[in-house]
Amino acid sequence: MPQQFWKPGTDKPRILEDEEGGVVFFAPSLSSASSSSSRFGYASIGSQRQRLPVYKYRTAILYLVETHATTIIVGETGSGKTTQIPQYLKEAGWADGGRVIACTQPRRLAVQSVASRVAEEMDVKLGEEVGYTIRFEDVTNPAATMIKFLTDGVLLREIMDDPLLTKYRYVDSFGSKNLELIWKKLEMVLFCVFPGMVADLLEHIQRRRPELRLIISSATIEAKSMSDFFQTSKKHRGPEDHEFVPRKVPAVLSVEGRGFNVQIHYVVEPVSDYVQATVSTVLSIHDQEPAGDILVFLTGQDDIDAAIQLLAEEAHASRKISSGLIVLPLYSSLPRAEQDLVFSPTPRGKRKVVISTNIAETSLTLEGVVYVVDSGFSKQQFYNPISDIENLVVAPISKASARQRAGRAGRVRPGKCYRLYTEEYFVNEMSSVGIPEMQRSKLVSCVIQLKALGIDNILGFDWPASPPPEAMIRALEVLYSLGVLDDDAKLTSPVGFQAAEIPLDPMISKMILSSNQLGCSEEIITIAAILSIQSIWVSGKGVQKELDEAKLRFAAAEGDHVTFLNVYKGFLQSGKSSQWCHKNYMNYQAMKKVIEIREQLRRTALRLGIVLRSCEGDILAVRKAVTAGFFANASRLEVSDLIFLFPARLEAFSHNGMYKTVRGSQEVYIHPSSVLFRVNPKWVIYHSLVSTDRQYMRNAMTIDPSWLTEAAPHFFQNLRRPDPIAH
DNA sequence: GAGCACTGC
Repeated sequence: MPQQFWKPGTDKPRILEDEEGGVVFFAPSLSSASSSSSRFGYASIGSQRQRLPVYKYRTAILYLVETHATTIIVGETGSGKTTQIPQYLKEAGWADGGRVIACTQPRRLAVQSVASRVAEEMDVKLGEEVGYTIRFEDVTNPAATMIKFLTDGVLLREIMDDPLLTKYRYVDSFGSKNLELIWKKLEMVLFCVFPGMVADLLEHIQRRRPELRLIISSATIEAKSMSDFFQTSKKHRGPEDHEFVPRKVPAVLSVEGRGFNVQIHYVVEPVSDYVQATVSTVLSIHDQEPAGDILVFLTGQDDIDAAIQLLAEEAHASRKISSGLIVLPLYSSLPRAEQDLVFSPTPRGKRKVVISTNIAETSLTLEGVVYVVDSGFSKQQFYNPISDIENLVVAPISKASARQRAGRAGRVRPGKCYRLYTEEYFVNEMSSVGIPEMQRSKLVSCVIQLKALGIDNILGFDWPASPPPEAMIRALEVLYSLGVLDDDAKLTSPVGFQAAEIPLDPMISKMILSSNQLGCSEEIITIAAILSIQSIWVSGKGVQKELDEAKLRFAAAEGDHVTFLNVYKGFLQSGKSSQWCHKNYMNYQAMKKVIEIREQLRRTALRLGIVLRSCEGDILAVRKAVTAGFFANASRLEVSDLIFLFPARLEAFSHNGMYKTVRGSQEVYIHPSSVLFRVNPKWVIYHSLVSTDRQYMRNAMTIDPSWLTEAAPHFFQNLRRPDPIAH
């Protein structure tokens, strides 16, 4: 029914004048438009740098940083701020005498590429004056590095080791100011769990070290609320400090980006089926618009596959339209080789259509996109602290997100964005920034880290977005039951401090710590590494039967955890072979990651004084260690009363696979991907619950119920009393 | 017999 959808080109396109000034698609002069160095083939790096939009603000930025504790720089991508500002600061002397300019980026890849770009511009060897630190990789020289790029997570770990970041502290010969600078991407500050914490923590650090300068790089819309946050948190600090201390009120500076105009088109009527609407829109762009690739935002693999199939059908029906379309899916679980296809240049006379999840919104950039089709939805995680279940659901995106998607059309030349929702909806109904991740997530890891940072009054902590109290209580309860927190909600020694050192979920940390006494630490860190990645198997669609058979070759009667040990052993015996993985329907990339994480855990374990020891096949020890971390996730098979009426038929008819959790008496089932599916042992513990039509336990292991009270006597003793959370 | 938005230590 193409008519029921708005057709691009049939209505006069408009450029949105946004009330919040959110869309700042700036049309620059040609000379500043190109980022390709070939365009400036004869220009020196210096003159290239001067052509970047941020260059005109150089003096202003340096002035503001000099005079303000916090500077917020607002600007679209492409202004050059990421690579240039650290250099300006360095040129102005902020890195003199051993001081360090630290610059965080949300992703590992961004850290690496920005660092090498800056090293190149400064004509220095990466790892000397300019370096970077990401998980598994430290390319810095403490004696020489002046500009250091790092991920939020690494900075968080550094703050944990050194709450006032004193290791960056510079005491110059005059004994005056110690300066350094942390550069933080604000969009991550507001939307992510850990980065949100990082911003708060930096604010805390600033209170005690007013000389520390903070520059926050922000997308337009969040700047004001962030500025308010820094301002109000500092209001209660008493009398103003004396004159050479920087001003507390943050400075805000806008820098235009280098994107092109993007015309925004809205549908006239709301669409009922965005997959169908996507397909109609793509076909009509292809039919009516000049060359240029199309980027479509849908929610997940299912949508994407459905759209591709529908597109193939409709394109087939009208042969004229279909010629020249190259349709490609893009999502993170897609095998690497298929992902790379989206980056290959579009052949002349063809048009590439990339149908993507949110991965293309921020994580990776496609060149050549001129048209964006925005469904208005994405998958978002929600956490229910009452049931303790994390759920991935399709939800409407925010205005901030819609702008980010639209901006993807204006990277190479003026583009168009087709929004599959009405303008009225965008203006009046779409929320401006969405629910902060802090309010949609489990808080156990977050709480243990705050505790480790010495912030004990968590309920009174000055969050930019307070998490729900139920989630907070649930997190404190879990940590208490693990023995990580004591009666005063302080980290216990040594268990609490050790668990905080391990960069994984506290239940996994506890499992690792317990393996020390049980003599199976080698096996347990293998299990921990595998549990902390998505899946070691290849995606099952189309090869389900083969995948199941492959799994059977490794399956252990004790369940998935022990099965993982068999898989890992096989992988090592194959010489970590990619062919072996292929043959066994395992994801080679995932296995390589397991090896990496395992190595890191080994090092962490050694640092914590854990003796690395194999139990040499004593699987009982392994199961007890797993239980020591995951006792709270125990569940018991519900056996029907029929068992007493028809004892002879016990095996076949006594149950329907339903379990009840010990913790909250919730109905749960073993996930079909588990090796224990249909086996249904009487007692299991699981790693996590996923919720679809039913509650499924993912990664289950058989236990003896007596281990539960052995592992956590207090926890199970308390359960006999009415549980306030269970209702 | 089901289904996995996306980061990060």
